Amino acid sequence: LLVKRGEHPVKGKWSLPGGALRVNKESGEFDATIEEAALRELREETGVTPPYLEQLMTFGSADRDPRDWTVSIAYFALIAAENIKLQAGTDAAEAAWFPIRNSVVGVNLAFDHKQILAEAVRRLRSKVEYTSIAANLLPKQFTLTQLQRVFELLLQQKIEKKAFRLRVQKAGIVEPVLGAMVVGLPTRPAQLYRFVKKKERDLFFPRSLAFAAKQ
Amino acid sequence: LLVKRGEHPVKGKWSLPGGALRVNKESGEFDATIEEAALRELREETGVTPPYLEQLMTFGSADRDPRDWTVSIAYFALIAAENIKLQAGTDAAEAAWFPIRNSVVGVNLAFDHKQILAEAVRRLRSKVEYTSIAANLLPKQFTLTQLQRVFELLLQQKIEKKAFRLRVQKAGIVEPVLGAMVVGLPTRPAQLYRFVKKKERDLFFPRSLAFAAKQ
DNA sequence: TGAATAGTGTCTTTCAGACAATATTGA
DNA sequence: TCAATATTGTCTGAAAGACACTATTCA
Repeated sequence: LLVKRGEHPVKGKWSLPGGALRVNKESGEFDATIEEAALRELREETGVTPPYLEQLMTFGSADRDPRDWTVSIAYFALIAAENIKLQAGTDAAEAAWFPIRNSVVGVNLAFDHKQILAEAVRRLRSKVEYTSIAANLLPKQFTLTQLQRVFELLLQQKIEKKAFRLRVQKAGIVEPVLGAMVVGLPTRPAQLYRFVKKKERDLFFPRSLAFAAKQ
Repeated sequence: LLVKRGEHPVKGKWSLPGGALRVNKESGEFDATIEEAALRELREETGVTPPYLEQLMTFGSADRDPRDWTVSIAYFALIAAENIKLQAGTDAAEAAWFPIRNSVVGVNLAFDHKQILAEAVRRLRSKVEYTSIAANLLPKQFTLTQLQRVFELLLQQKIEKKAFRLRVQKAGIVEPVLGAMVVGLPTRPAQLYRFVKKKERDLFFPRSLAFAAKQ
């Protein structure tokens, strides 16, 4: 989700949504934390309020902005495809969604935002495997095939169906929604599942060294 | 590795080493990047130059410092026990090493540094398992038993010897140093190993979903 | 019935867990 | 020889890989 910059430098270029911290109590919008500031900027510029937000990394150097030494605290957010509608009436006229292919977006980005995006993609790819982060990219209820498609998209490889299903179910991160099936298609109806809320750490990793110890 | 604060607020309390970015070209010490600044502060306050430095997380809010809205970009460094001597002649008179037990150090820390430390320990524990980060806590050459001790310390659990050795060797992250053995002890001599430099990502995880695909 | 997708059975291979056996050294 | 630690052997069980099979729906 990119916004078109209305100001120099790099006016007219697409960039990641963002802006300055509001640390002044007198101003109308005051940020209590950096995370609040990230949510506020995203909302102001795109109208989007994401269900998932995670601090990514901080970028700071003398030369990433031609004007001055700058520090950017990057966050990354996830949202299900069904909820990506940009709201009118905000700055959203200048915001648009772009597909990512090979960690890269099809337009040139301002400043070092290409690297920031690449880092976000890397983080997402790595976390999908050992957390239930994929939950934020799917509707509340989904089929195991849909879940597998998300994994395959993010991991960029085919996964064997039986192994995937066994593992996801054994990990206990999903549960079937009783009686909820996908119908109306000329195929066998698919069972709908939902994610089970759990502590992040006991997901997946059935046989990695750290979790091999006796319970 | 903590330093004793010489200034108010919280004067006399121990805190993580750190300081302000130097973004002014005119001043003597100029930081080109935040990482350089982190190394400079560590060197100035403790005399230590670590072989490993990784950005941890950025902490920023209105209330973490009583004086003002502050942002701290936290890094964590690792260094082998054999190299932990603090150099005299620096500010190191006010620096000292403290043991960590259960993610916590035995003294009260300034500001929110206790949380920062806890986050660093969490990061280290999580990375030890799927990267060769432990290399930075051992001498250049080490025995597999020494390596296992590091893993057990960090993961806080016993690991079965045979499984550990098989896995470490199969992952290809270590190689024996030909002819190098630990001698002089009244035990069978132990083979010395060194770490193999590799891309981070193809370590460990022999059978996790992401890496299960055909090569 | 056929096409399409959902879901299962089952055999093989790999690796962790457990535990024991063997190997090598200095005192 | 004994104590101590290094290293390997081997059996078992669990999970992944591969692949084929069955199940259910609509047209």
